[in-house]
Amino acid sequence: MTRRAEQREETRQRIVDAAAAAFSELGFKAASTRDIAKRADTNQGLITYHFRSKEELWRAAAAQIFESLRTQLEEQLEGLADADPRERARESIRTYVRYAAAHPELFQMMVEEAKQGGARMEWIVDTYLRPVYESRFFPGGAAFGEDFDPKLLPHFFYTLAGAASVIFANARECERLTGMDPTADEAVERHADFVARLLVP
Amino acid sequence: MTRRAEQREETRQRIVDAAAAAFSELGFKAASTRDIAKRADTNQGLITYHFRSKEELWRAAAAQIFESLRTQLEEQLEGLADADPRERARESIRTYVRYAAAHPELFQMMVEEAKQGGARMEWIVDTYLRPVYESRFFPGGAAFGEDFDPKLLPHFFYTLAGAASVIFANARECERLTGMDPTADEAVERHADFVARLLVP
DNA sequence: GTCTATAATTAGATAGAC
DNA sequence: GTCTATCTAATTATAGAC
Repeated sequence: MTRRAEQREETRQRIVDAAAAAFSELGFKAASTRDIAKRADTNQGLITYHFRSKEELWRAAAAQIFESLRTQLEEQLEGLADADPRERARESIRTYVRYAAAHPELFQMMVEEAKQGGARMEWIVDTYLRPVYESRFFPGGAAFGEDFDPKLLPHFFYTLAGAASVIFANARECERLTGMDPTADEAVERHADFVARLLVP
Repeated sequence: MTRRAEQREETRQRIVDAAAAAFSELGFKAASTRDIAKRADTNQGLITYHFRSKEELWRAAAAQIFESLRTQLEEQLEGLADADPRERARESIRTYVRYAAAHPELFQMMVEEAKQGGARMEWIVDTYLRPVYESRFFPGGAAFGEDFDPKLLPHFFYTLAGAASVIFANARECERLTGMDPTADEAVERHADFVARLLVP
């Protein structure tokens, strides 16, 4: 790769990182390309050069966020050769909680787009969420055994998502409300264990 | 109350309702006073007349949303003369889930403000959230008995909030992802029972 | 009280210099 | 590739007619 091409990718990546932070924190409309450029330490013109529109920049940012989840889930599968399916489900949940703690942007962006509905939400669901929901990454029924009512699958999915994520997505609120910083290492582990034992008793 | 004063309150209320919907759906910045006026079937000038600024309108909207939670919780307490504390905790959770289904705005607004931090989030926490967190409305330790580790209280609180709310806050996403509409009556009851049994086994 | 008109800012997208 | 300048549209807040 030439020096110029390197520089290109480096700058592009800085912009995507800034955009992911801004979009998940403020939402699509409230986040401005000027602010994103500032966070990325460049100017607004460069954004339109690398991405043609705010919409396309958003897709690049969302893609980066959701790809990091996919990577995480794939790594997790390799490490899980455990015998007991219930203990495997618990460990799977713990890993997901740790991920939610390290990347609250995913949940924040999902809530942001889900409450508004529309094309961006549908794109995320069809492109990234459904593959996760329908794959063995999601420890759905496995945690409950064979007599698990399939009607409960959506409830289990969203209960897990909410239980794992909200305390980290709302970390500053949690700290002010309870005096406890949920992003501290011990707190993350405590939450991971709490949720895992709750969902797979 | 004079006719004019009635009209005043009626209009004011229409604006607050529209604002609550817009702010929880779009967030403070992305929601525009023009759009809110349109939803309330009036004009932007009237908003500045009844409320001095967008900020003050937001506070009125947030107050309405959180007051409805307080009302709900107080009504709930009266109906709960149950003997078994664990069954009382379960019923308390079921009621909260039904509330979250009927009023997803509360959770949506809380996530919106929590992720940004700042004065609005702190105002909500200090004014509305802390009283709930520290009162007997929140079935914290009661559900677990006397040997419940107080360190787990924040984890229980946010696990409950997330488990109860996310499926409804993200209802449109849920419907597209799973094919199931979580706002249907049977789905709400199923979720209420699922979460109640999970958190208080 | 209600509404229209407008001033001052800020937004996304574009054009062109370097 | 990067950056500055600018166009058009939309924003909040204000002033004033009725």
